[in-house]
Amino acid sequence: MNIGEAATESGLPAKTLRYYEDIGLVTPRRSDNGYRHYAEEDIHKLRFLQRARSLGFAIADCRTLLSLYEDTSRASSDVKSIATSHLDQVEIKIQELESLRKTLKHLISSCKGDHRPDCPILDDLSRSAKS
Amino acid sequence: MNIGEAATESGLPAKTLRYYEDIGLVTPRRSDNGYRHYAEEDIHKLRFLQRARSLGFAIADCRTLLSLYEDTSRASSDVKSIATSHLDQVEIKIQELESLRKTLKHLISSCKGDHRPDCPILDDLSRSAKS
DNA sequence: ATTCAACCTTCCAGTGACAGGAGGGTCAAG
DNA sequence: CTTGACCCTCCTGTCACTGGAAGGTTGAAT
Repeated sequence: MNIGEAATESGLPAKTLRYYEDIGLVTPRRSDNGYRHYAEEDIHKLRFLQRARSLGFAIADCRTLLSLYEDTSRASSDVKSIATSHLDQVEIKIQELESLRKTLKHLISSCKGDHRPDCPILDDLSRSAKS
Repeated sequence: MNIGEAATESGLPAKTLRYYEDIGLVTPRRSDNGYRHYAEEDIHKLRFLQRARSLGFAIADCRTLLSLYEDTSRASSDVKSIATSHLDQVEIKIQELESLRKTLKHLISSCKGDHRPDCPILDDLSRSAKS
């Protein structure tokens, strides 16, 4: 299977497949003409990566997850700890963004948004950093 | 005021101040010895930027906000629309992350996390992308 | 006078995870 | 034999910095 079909099958852009080869994640064989040849196992890995990436795992995590996946004697606790750590990061990010949302909402609701120059948003940006 | 003190005053690293000069955000005068000399107005701008960046505004937005701030005949609606658009992005990101959190929590809770290899997390990564 | 630390300077490389594009080779159909 | 759809490598750009090398300046202590 050439890169184009592999891209379609995995749901990843061809550029990304080349990148994954560059960093040693999925290294397909080459045909005589130099084209990448993706075997079923490669497609499987690519789908695994597509799913893991869509869950927000970093490439480094994906690499570990993939090797754990291929290691049939792994401990599920190893996988769980990576996922838990990732979940922690996601929850921290959610907290930060919700705090941000609150501040932005407050600022926006206090701004009339008309043609006049008075703007509590700019006032905040200008003043609050001083204190 | 040299770059070090300006960094302390603004709450930004000196490296960032040099970067902001590179991209034309805040361009201090130079002393005879070639050192950057930050005037009070520059410090004010840097604080403005520090605050805007901490609210998650992109540099491009910060540039616009800064010019609006300096334009005393601006319309507050211009500022409000930037902030509203940013809030929209923040809320979209929160939605995405919450959906992610739900999926991760579900996967994690279904994984025993022991020494055995059975792992619903890996099963999901391996299978769900196929469908 | 010298030395030393603490500043400051410029410039180059790296981050993460790709995306865009130039310039060129390969293949199958008409 | 040409056309168009593929494929290849290599280089640059993204975003907002961060780290580091190599070297100049300053002010104070020795």
